[in-house]
Amino acid sequence: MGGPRFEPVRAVRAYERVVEQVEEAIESGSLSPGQRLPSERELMVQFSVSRSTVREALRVLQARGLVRSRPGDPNGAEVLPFTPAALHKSMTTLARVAELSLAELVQFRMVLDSSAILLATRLRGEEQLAEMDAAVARMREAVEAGHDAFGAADVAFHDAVARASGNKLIQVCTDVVRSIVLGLISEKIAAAPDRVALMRQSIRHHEDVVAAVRAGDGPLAARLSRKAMYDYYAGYVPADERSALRALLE
Amino acid sequence: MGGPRFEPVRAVRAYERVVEQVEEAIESGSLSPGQRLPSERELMVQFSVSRSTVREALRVLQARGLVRSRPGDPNGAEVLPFTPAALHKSMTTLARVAELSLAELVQFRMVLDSSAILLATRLRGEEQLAEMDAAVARMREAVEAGHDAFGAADVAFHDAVARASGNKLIQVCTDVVRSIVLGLISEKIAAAPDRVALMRQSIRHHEDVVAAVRAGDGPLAARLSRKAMYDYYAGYVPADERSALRALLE
DNA sequence: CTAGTGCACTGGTCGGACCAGTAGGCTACG
DNA sequence: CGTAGCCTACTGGTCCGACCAGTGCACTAG
Repeated sequence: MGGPRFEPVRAVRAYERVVEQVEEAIESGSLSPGQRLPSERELMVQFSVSRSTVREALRVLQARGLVRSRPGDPNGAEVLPFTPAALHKSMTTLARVAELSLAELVQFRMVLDSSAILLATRLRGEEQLAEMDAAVARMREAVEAGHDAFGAADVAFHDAVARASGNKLIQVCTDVVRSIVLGLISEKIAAAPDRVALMRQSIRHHEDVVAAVRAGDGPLAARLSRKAMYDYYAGYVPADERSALRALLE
Repeated sequence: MGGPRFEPVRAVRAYERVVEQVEEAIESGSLSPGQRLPSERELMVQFSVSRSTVREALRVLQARGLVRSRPGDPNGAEVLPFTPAALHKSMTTLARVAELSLAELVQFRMVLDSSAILLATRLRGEEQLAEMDAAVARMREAVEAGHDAFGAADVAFHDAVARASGNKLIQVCTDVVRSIVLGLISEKIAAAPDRVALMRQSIRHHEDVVAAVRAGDGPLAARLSRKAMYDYYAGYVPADERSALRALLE
């Protein structure tokens, strides 16, 4: 051991301490979503820093998705309910900077989605099953209604599954990664010449998954969901990267 | 359809446009990690905004982990290589604000880690296997050396597996969630009365996993890894939440 | 009682100022 | 000639004061 280990005194900037205090108040629950922060001029008195410092702190908090400020609002900044927006932003950055391939993203979805299905099978209640049925029904109707409606119904299905998994982290990550994937290829999906056939195939797959969930066969449902996602997305993944996806199909 | 659909003109703040431009330059690669941004005073000329605006933009970019500025640096802010720091931050916030339970976090790790093992089994090369062996060897040595060394070796093992999966997203998420979990319970682990027994059991489990990977049995390796994580962490999860973890054990 | 106006606030932006810190050139000393 | 140390010209961090365009509310005039 030997004497006390001194830490390098990191010069902590004023705005960081403001951020920390407000963050702490929000995360500990002393400030709930919907409540208002004092105005910037009030905050600069309370923290005894200048308005520039307060504003820089608010910018950081805003970038983290914790508060939002609106010009002209007679109240101060609003404390926001948690949204995965910040998570989404940093994952999108990751996708661009780390050059995540579409294959990696789809593979990740296959993993999360099939796990969610597996968990949902164990916890399934009538309500969740009904939601999945309803989403599949809307997918059927949407084959004619156009691609947007179909996509929305599909999202609703997977969202219902993710919620039914009982794991909020799976739910959020599923949501974030899905929207990144769709942001990359939604226009290609809409323009696919065989999109009607793909939609019908996708509906059958979803029906099979729901049937397996209803029957209580989790591993089967998980396998079917991976297959469904592979069949739906593999066409947009470069051929030489598809083997990584097939690795998850057994 | 009808006429052109007008979008509400969202009042875009000046600092946001600065953020967008710099972000674009970084993500598109025109600015590489290690390069320097112009100084704040130079930026305020180039963007023709005030220094406050430039600084607020830099705060946002810094919060997103894209740049870092240091007082006194004769150069401007430094463009950083991507780190999951921002992802980590927003996921930690998620964990606190959305009240993620330890069970959910561990469950997520079980899902990701076992999937990584499954993928690593398909792609395994001698180099990856050697890394895993080395990590297990270090775990063996660390039983005496204390908990810190053991934890580090354990992290190295799972990191090697995640890298071997060939999926950077799995790698990053594994890393982030693991550090959140450890942040929650690392002191409890260090204080566990039966920690030596737990370490020895964990080593056996890891050896079994590596053996299964070497044998090419991905599903077995995945199942073993879920079991290993369950046995290691279940003791810290409230009893009434453990069933959610057992759902992944078959 | 209501419609309209004005006021007192808000956040967004600007400009200027000072400070402590850094790096690199310059000077003076060995 | 080489080097140690100072000096200066920058940097980012912070503060101050000011102005603007919005917003909501109270008050007023009809």
